[in-house]
Amino acid sequence: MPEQSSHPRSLRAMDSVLGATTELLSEGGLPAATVDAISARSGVSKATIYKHWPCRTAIAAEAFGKQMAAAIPLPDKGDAASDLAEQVRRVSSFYAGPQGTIFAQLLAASVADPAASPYFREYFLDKRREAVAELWQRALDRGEVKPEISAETATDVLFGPLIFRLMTGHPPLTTEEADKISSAALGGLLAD
Amino acid sequence: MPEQSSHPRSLRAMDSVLGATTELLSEGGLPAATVDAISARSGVSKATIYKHWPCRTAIAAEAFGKQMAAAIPLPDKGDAASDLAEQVRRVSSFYAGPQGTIFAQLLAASVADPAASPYFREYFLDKRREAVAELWQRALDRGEVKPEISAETATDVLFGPLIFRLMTGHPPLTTEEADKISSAALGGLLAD
Amino acid sequence: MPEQSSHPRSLRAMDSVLGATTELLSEGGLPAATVDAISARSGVSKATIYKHWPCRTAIAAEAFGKQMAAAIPLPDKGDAASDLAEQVRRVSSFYAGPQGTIFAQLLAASVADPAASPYFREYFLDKRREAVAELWQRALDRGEVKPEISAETATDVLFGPLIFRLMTGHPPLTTEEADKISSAALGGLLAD
Amino acid sequence: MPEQSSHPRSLRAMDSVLGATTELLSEGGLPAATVDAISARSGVSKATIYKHWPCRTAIAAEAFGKQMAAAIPLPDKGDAASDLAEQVRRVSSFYAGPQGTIFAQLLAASVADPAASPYFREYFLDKRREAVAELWQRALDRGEVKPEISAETATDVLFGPLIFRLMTGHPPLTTEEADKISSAALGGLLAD
DNA sequence: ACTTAACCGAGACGGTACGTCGCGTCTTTCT
DNA sequence: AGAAAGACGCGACGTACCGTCTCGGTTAAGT
Repeated sequence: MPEQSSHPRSLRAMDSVLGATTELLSEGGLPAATVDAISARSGVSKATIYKHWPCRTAIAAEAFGKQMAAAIPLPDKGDAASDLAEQVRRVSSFYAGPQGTIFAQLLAASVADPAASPYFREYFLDKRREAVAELWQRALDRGEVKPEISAETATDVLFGPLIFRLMTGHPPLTTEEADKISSAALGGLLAD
Repeated sequence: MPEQSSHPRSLRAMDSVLGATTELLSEGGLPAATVDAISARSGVSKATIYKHWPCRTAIAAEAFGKQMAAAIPLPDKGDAASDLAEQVRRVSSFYAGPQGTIFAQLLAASVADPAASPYFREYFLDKRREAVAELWQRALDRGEVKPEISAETATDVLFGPLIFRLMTGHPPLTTEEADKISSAALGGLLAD
Repeated sequence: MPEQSSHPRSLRAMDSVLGATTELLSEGGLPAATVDAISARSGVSKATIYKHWPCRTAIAAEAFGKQMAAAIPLPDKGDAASDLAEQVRRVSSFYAGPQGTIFAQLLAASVADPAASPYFREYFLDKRREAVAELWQRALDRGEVKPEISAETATDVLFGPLIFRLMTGHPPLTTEEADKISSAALGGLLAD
Repeated sequence: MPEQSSHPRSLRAMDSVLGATTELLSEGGLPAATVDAISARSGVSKATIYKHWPCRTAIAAEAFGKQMAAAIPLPDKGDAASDLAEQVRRVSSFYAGPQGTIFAQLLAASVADPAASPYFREYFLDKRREAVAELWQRALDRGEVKPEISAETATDVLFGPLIFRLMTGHPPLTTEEADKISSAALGGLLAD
């Protein structure tokens, strides 16, 4: 019994890849997560890696996305409007922190490399849009937000400004700035 | 004196570089604008190119930025609030059009390649922030917008959502979507 | 009892491997006879294949060697000297034909891959050396060839020139050339 | 003046490649002369290497061929027949020595990789055929060899047997064996 | 007939080398 | 002098095939 072999071999290999990628990302950001480096550190061969992901960005998206999902649980307790605010606050503090840079690099890379887009969407965007859609519906039902605005639009308005600041990096996105931006954005969504 | 040499030789060479880059960008987006291709098409050697720009993204930013500046003149006629709205409308229709993709690629590249950030800022961000700041101040003076929001924040809130949609590409940023997003964002900025 | 199982399963599998290899060799030469291709076409798994042969060259040597043995029966009728000449003629026409290329590839591969040498020897060289040795001895007994030359040496002198031409490919080994070479080589062996 | 720059840069790089290849060949034969290893040892990048040679076999052929040419000067002194014999003797002792293995590997590789054939011919075959052709003509003029045999055929008959023994490796090609083979082959060429 | 152990097909895996691409630097040659 | 031309080092890419392995299902024997 050389290793705990509850998983079939391939699953262990893929876990190893994601673990190595997470390490490399935290050490040197996306540029450090080359396929060669991931292969060397994980002990998984490049050929095997390419059987499971189309490009390195996809690997990084999956590895980092799982981290982020764990770091930002969806708020589920309070009333709709404050859940929304709380969610924005959590995400913005994530962006403003050290992980924000990696997120920006990933988003950038998924633009440059369209093969990675589905991965980026799967691990960063879709769940968040769904979650916001649910909160938005609840808020709508209670008349707390403007009914002419769709959940899609609301998501863009809430997170877009933060991401814009993050990507351009100037002025830097601090926690305080993130708060100001979030409140302003929220202001356009709440019912009068 | 075979050519009008009001500019020294190098200036004409740099124009040639920017022209070639513009062509390449329109033909194949940022991936087509490799330094080798730019050099070959412009007839300017790579060494000379690298004397003026730190990396290829910087060239593309300058070439494309000048185009964009020409394509989106700053509105200066109406009252402040509608100038603001008009500006957002112009930018969003630029983003939603075929040039939007190239803009997204450029923004992405300037994240991946920090040496290009100053160029991207210079040709895309700073002027826009300045213009918005001026419009914002005028609107403030007339009490048309919320005074607790800074011009910086306003800029983020107005353009961030569009850029977010553009970068993630899902759902696609159409002209109609851009309008909905813009109105929602503007809604949070106007005075009650 | 769906198939005649006089052979155990593995023997039928090995026949299937050799058949598939023969097909692949004739379709694309040695480069086409990859282990994966052989496995796929024969329906025999790679693991099973590697239980019976040390490397792919060995498989190809066996498959092609059996073909060649069938294509070139040993002459056994005439007098010794003309049997020798006839044997050389048969071999050289085989070399000069389409199969010659594959033979050359196999010889080349068995140099590059020493594990295959015994197979190549078994299926191509040993029997031929034995046959020539017998013919040589008969010729010797009748005083038709130079007695100071061993059968080994005679074999080298008779077949070496053809193989040399075949391997280097320049000038190409045509049937006419093969005849000239064979006669010249034979000339050095016959008794004065 | 950092290095002796009598050559342009590329020539120095190519010399460096050939030198590194020669070392690697002598250390581990052709299998050791991978392009990566050549690149690492020579300090010349793979991209540059591939601008000058189509494949690794071509590099090895050139590197080893120059060595061999230096190791086997063409005899030019005695009468034609003994020059021929002397040439065969020199080549056969080269084949029988440690370098013979590498020669065999190279010939094998140039069969497997047709892109290398021209290089192999240029560095090993053409010059030798030319030299033998000259010796053969001289011998012909003096009536020392059979006039119905062409120089091409003579070359095949003289060197083919040695190469055949070398490639098959069984029985091994020793110096004594080489002598026996050479004499037998020569016997068929000399005039009665 | 029913188990049970050997065996096999299928194919994923680690490994090695491949040949290619684009960047940014550097040298050579020409104007 | 300064620029065009383009070769070069570098580092990463994605691919191919090798020979080994793990897994699950079938076969052919032993009970």
